[in-house]
Amino acid sequence: MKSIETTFEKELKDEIALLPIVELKANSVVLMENSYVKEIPILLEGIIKVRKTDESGKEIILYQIYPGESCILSITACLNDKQCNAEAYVEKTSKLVMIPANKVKLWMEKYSSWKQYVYNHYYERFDELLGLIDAIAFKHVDLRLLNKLKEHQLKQGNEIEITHQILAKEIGTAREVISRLLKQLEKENFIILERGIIKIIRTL
Amino acid sequence: MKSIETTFEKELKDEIALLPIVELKANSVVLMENSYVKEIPILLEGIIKVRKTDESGKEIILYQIYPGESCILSITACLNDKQCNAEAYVEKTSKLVMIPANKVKLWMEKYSSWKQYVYNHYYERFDELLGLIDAIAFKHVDLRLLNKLKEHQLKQGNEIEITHQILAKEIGTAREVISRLLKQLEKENFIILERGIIKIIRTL
DNA sequence: TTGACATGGTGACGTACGTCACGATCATTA
DNA sequence: TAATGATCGTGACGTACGTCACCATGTCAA
Repeated sequence: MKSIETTFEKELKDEIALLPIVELKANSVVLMENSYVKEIPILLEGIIKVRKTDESGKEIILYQIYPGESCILSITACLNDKQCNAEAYVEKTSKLVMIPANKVKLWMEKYSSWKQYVYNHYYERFDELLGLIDAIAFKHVDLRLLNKLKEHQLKQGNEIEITHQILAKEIGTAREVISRLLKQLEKENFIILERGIIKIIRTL
Repeated sequence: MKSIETTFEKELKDEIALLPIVELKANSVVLMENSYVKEIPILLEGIIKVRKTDESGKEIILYQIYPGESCILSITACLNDKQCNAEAYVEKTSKLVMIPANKVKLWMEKYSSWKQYVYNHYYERFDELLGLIDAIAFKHVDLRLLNKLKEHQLKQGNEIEITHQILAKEIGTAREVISRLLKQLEKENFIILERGIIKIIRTL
């Protein structure tokens, strides 16, 4: 998706410029499950992850929000005056603009660029969720790990900074499983493992 | 969700009344994966299922569309001029109104009841998809089968007309697995199995 | 320096469930 | 009436992967 600068028309950017910028520390919860939504975040810096947690504490990452993007689940809850059905938290310290819920509705009428922004989010997130369903329904964990590694490679390059634990949660499995599979990939000379770092040395 | 009668304002109902009604036979594909969307269906009678199919032919039902409802994936594709990323087909012979894609966009501005209808679909379908992810990520097949049976019970009563094969596809597993689990439930006196029918005789 | 955590490596074990391979019935059509 | 296809039952088998139980490091704060 595009940056706020190029996406929105001038008057909308002016309105947004008037809104407060919030800085959140790592692991802060942006949006709680089953709560009503009063503000919609647009992410300026950092990463937000949206997760679903099981009663037993197992969790899976539904999708990630990058700078310039917003949280479609919040927007949906807001447009319908309903609760939200997943949890969003910031992975690294992040900066966000918080938009009051009532503006979100207003802007849908007032600014066609906002409307298009929301429509686009619906498309992209649906696509991601369908991809996730496809993955967990049909793909084995080893393949999903490979895809996840490639995904991180696209964003971080060949030296990926991540722990096995976080990878496991992104994929929705146990840490030991990931550790074992990664070790396997290391033996096959695809990657080199270091504490908190995965170096990719051959095309996955 | 509600019926078209009560949901829409008069002028919109009048517009819809002018559109052709199509009757589709069982297993017709309403909407193909990766195709551009020219018409949005509103279902009048019957059932539409939206599915994702694996290369190997395995499939899972994403959600079902009942009378009065529409297909949010079509709408999303349409609002973004993009292809659709799943396949919809009719389960039983069904009647639908087909709305030209350009009207869908127009109506978002013109009729607030239509806008609300679409917003509501987004909320409901997201909720269902998140529920599905939760289920396939965390729940075992036996539990998912129980839930699916309850779901059918709500719609059809205690005598559910369905084959093991279809149940398997709805859940995304193999027929044998479902047959075995159902047999187990029969042994435990929860259900009675007949060809094409599952009778529920005790609270699941 | 010394705990206290966070990270990760690895063996052992159980099991849910996917797959193959049959056969037995029922239903529909030629 | 024979034949063909849909539906269902069931045994056998393999295996991916979740879980438990440790231990070995590295890191950071007190």
